Amino acid sequence: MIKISKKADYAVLIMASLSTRQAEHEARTQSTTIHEVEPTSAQEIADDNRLSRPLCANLLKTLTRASLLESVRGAGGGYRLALPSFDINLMQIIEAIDGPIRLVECAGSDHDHSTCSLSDHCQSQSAMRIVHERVANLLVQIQLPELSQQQASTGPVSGHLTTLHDAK
Amino acid sequence: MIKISKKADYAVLIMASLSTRQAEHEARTQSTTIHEVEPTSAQEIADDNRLSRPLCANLLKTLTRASLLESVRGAGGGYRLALPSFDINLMQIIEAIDGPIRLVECAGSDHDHSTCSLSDHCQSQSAMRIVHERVANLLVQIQLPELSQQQASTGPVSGHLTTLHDAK
DNA sequence: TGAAAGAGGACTAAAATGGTTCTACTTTCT
DNA sequence: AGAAAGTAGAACCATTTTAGTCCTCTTTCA
Repeated sequence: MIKISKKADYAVLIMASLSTRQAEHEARTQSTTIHEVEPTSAQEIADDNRLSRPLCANLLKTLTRASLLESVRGAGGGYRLALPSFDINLMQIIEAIDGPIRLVECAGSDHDHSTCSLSDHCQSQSAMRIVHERVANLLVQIQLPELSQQQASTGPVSGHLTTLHDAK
Repeated sequence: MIKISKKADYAVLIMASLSTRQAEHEARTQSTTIHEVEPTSAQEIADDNRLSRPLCANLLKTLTRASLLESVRGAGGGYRLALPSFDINLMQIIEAIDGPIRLVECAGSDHDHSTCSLSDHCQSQSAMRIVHERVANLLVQIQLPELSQQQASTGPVSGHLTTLHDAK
């Protein structure tokens, strides 16, 4: 099965909702300095996305450790984006939650060949690596604004990549 | 984690090795009629790909049920490709083994909205569906010859594929 | 008829996933 | 200073998936 984990999916929701808040802040204050955005508490974010507080808090912590969010501790604290939303892409979010993506065992660039029983025999390895790179490339190209509500004002998501929609 | 299952990975190996055999047959006999290719037994295929026989047999059965392979029963029997290798793509192989790919819960076209607790609230849904389609599109474009040894003689992997054989 | 080979399931151990809980530790407000 | 609000971090557990095996039956060829 090729799929994105639920946690990563939730994380995308969270990031998207924070992106929206940031955009609102910008519209209100005419300022693009992200560090001035008032932080949103874990509870609020959980409510926004219909997630349980503990689960949401866990994801927020992970995203913070990955430097995608920054946190403000103490009363009145919370989270905000650590980067402009255009500098955050789907790949980063997924990797923050689930670790580096590896479409197949052998595709990792830091792969130790001795652990692969097929080693030199594995013909598909190079081909699969290309597949891996193409998927990775695709994920990097999808930035946060595309994933949030803002997409409505930013234009259609499906850009020039997908020329043919015959997939399935 | 976004990844392809080991079984699907093995299946690709198997399909690739059978594709190679078919290509060899064509070179030998100057015939492109795939149904004339002598079948390869599960044991042989397992050896070719360094897989255990039972596991390999299981995958072969699944691939046959998905109409990607055809089988010849009885003594001297085995498997061969059911289609020209250009008509088989990565998507088909993965779906044969793991079932329809669903990057996220909500992305399925046959999705019942009532089961989704987020329902109308889920903002990322449409965006995620686009992601899903892009990945699917990418997988469909990768055909069997690209995944087998033949790529060496057929040219670079990232070549002309978009123009020929619009899968399905 | 018997050996070779596929068909079809049932079954199991191990790992990943999804999620909770508990105990710190920090900051702010009063 | 002390309570409240909030993040940090890790341990923990149930369920599902994955990966792989095994057994029995049917078909075909010699």
